Amino acid sequence: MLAHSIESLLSFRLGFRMATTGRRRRSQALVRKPKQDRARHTVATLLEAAARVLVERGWDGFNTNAVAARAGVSIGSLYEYFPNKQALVDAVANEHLARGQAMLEQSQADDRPPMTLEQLVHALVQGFVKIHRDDPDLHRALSGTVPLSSRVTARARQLLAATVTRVEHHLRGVVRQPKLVGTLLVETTDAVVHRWVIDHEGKPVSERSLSMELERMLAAYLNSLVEPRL
Amino acid sequence: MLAHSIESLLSFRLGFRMATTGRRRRSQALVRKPKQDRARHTVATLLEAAARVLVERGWDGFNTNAVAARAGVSIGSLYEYFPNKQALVDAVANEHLARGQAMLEQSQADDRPPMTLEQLVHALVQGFVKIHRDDPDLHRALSGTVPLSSRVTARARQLLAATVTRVEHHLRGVVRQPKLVGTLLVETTDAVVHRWVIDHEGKPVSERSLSMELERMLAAYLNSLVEPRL
Amino acid sequence: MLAHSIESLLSFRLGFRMATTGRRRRSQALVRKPKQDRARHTVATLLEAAARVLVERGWDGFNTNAVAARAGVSIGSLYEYFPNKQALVDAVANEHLARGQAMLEQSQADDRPPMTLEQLVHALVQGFVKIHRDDPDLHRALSGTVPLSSRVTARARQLLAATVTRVEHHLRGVVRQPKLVGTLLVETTDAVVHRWVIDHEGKPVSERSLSMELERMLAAYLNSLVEPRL
Amino acid sequence: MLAHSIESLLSFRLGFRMATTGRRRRSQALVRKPKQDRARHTVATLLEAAARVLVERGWDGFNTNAVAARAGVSIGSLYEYFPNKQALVDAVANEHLARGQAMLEQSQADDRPPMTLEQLVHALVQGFVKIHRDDPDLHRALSGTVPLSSRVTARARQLLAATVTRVEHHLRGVVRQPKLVGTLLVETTDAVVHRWVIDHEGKPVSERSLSMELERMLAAYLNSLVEPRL
DNA sequence: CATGAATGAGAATTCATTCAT
DNA sequence: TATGAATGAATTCTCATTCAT
Repeated sequence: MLAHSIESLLSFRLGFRMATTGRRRRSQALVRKPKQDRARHTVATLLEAAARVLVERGWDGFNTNAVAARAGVSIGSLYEYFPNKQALVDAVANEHLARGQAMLEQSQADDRPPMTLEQLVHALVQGFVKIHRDDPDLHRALSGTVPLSSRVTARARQLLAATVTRVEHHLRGVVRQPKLVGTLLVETTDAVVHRWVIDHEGKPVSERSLSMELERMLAAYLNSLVEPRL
Repeated sequence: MLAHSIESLLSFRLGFRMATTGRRRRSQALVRKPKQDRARHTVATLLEAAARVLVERGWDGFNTNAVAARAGVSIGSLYEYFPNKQALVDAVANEHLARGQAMLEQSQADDRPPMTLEQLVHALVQGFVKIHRDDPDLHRALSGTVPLSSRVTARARQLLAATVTRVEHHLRGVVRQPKLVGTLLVETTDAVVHRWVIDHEGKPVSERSLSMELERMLAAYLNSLVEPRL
Repeated sequence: MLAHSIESLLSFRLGFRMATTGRRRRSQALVRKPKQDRARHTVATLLEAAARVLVERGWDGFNTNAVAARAGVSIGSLYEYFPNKQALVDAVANEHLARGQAMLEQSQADDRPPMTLEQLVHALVQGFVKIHRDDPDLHRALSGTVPLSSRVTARARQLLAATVTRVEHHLRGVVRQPKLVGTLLVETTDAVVHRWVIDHEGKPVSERSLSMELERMLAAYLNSLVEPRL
Repeated sequence: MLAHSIESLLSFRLGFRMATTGRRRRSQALVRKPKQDRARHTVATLLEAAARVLVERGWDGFNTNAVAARAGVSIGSLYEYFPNKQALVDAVANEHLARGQAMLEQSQADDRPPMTLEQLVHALVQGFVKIHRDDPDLHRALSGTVPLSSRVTARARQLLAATVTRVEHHLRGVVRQPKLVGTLLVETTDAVVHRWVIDHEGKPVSERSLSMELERMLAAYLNSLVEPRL
């Protein structure tokens, strides 16, 4: 209930208050694009440091000075590449999303159009499990109290939507309302997997048996749609 | 994925970084408990103001001065009844949870032991829908970027667990692994309903059709467990 | 009796309730160390301002905003170099102690091992007088109601102890219990000189005659120990 | 050196910044004089509570609300009897001083005019030891960081002065400068005893041997004055 | 006389951001 | 490009004191 709203396809939070930039803002779009190798390296170092600070000290402990210090870079340099704090977290989130997206595209490429429903469900669930297992600490931190900009949440939503489209494609001609069914499938998978991989705390059931049972549930559902009770 | 961890039975976030206590000094034991009517009124006003500030300005804009001002009460009075900012949000969350709990207990009382699986699923889904519709703005705010204390998240988890137990009870003797199945049912329901009621943003499917489809999915799943394919 | 406990060698207070740290948050490690000249200047200015505020407005009027304002520096800069208010006073006290220590070491260097008891006593008393005359207003303020950290009081105690050791060294072979006698000598000197130089208020006797009489007393005591009444 | 200025006859601090009343003041002299027994009891309870709070939580933790709570009296009642916080501490200090004064007067009454110098010194030292042993925790607290009003410090000074006068009386005709000598005797005794009884922390010598040695020192001094070296 | 709710000025501290070097 | 010193608005929280009941 009082859950963080999430869209955990990439379970990025979607439905709430968008991040306000914080104290002062002035958002000069991009501050400077790294052209030299040194600069590119600085940016990478900052992103890595930001991710680690987020994981270790949470959003509360995430401040630009801490990130710069952790990166071994001056605070001035940080602002050379990121116009403000929000841009920094957003960049971290974007990188994480990009990796998720890459995985999705990869597994999409693996799909052979003629799939059984069981295969479809299996691919869906395992795909989400894989995504959630990529740096789960960062995933947890980002899906925690961090306020993300609408750009980022939109992107997360987009990833989910793309997956729905893909599943929908497979279901067309198989079930009556492919969009509705695809949406339910994807949302359920994302949400349940997210809870198990990211928020296992106090969960009485192992992830392994849960994900198998989840596949069973989804398959049973799909089968019930194609083989109406005789 | 990058979702807020949630336990959305009451979808309170559960599995992430707990709120750090923040600034606290050698604080005055327990803070005054209201004895006079005037005091009780002050407390109620503060809680209401806190909830509204949270909804309107989000966690970022939630500061004790704003709450006191909104309540038309001096900042000193706020601290007379809440030892610190955290205690204030926690109290707001607790009230919200208490209402959720009351609803659950109510619907539990309505259960007639001999239920069909469809009836069970219907009760479950509608129960969660009802809970999520109680002050959804506040629900959304609380499940957003607000850091809640472990006391509160534990309570939310407990509500979910109680529901699992109840469902498990109905399933005993009907399915093979009632605990596993009950957990999956409850988690799925909470997560999916939460997303639809709280984070509808950009959802292509109406809540009505989604919740009906959700019931269909859960029922199909349960039926597949009791009537193995012939 | 109802005296501030002091160790007035350097009459730093020693034996009472240590300063409680106060409000501290999850504070930034060690706070920046000045590398540039500008920064070193800022620190010096702050220390000077802190000392003056302490002298003029006492501990009650000593607040970080006042110090920053007095120094003509922003409050942020103050916290750039001192993690909290306590660290600031401690630094002021430390500087004062360091000057006292330097004086002690200086006068120690002047000692010619073969000293008469009168010379020893004279050196002791005049050394303490000298120390107490270095910025007596600051000395008075610091030994007043200011709560000092244990680090500082320990250092003050250490200065006294070092002096005791030195005196003890001169007395070895001369009196029966050099440690006891040295301790009494040093404590008496520190305490009496402190009162006269720092708290002269309402004293009916001039400092000059008092310190001479003090020397006479200590010398008479020592002589009584080496020339037991025949 | 950086000692709390004290006058430890009663070692009340004397030479520093007088207490400022704190935030608001308005000092209506006496607020109300307790006429009924109930009222007298309330006052006594408050004083006792104040002393205990001071001892247990120090000046930092000493606030009027805490005292009232500790006394089981409403904050309003506290202000019925004490116009402000300062008046409360002052009253506590005064009570403590009054007990010290009573002891002094008592021991004064015991004096038999014809006393040897050793007897005089013994009476002096033991008198101060006795006084310092009366509620030493409170004594320590009061002589710590507590800012006392000038009324109180003047009274403490007065007690010392009275003792000086008394000693002076005994010395008249015996030594050349009875006032100077008496002052040195009394100040030394008060200061040294205070340090040993109140601030023993880290003292390498026992109080017993110290006070005996102190007596020896003072006696040697006096003897040197009356029996110039033959 | 007593109660205790309410007040609000004041103080400590943080941290995003700027800008002179 | 990089550095890091400086800034100050903003926020949390305390506690002496008042006053309506």
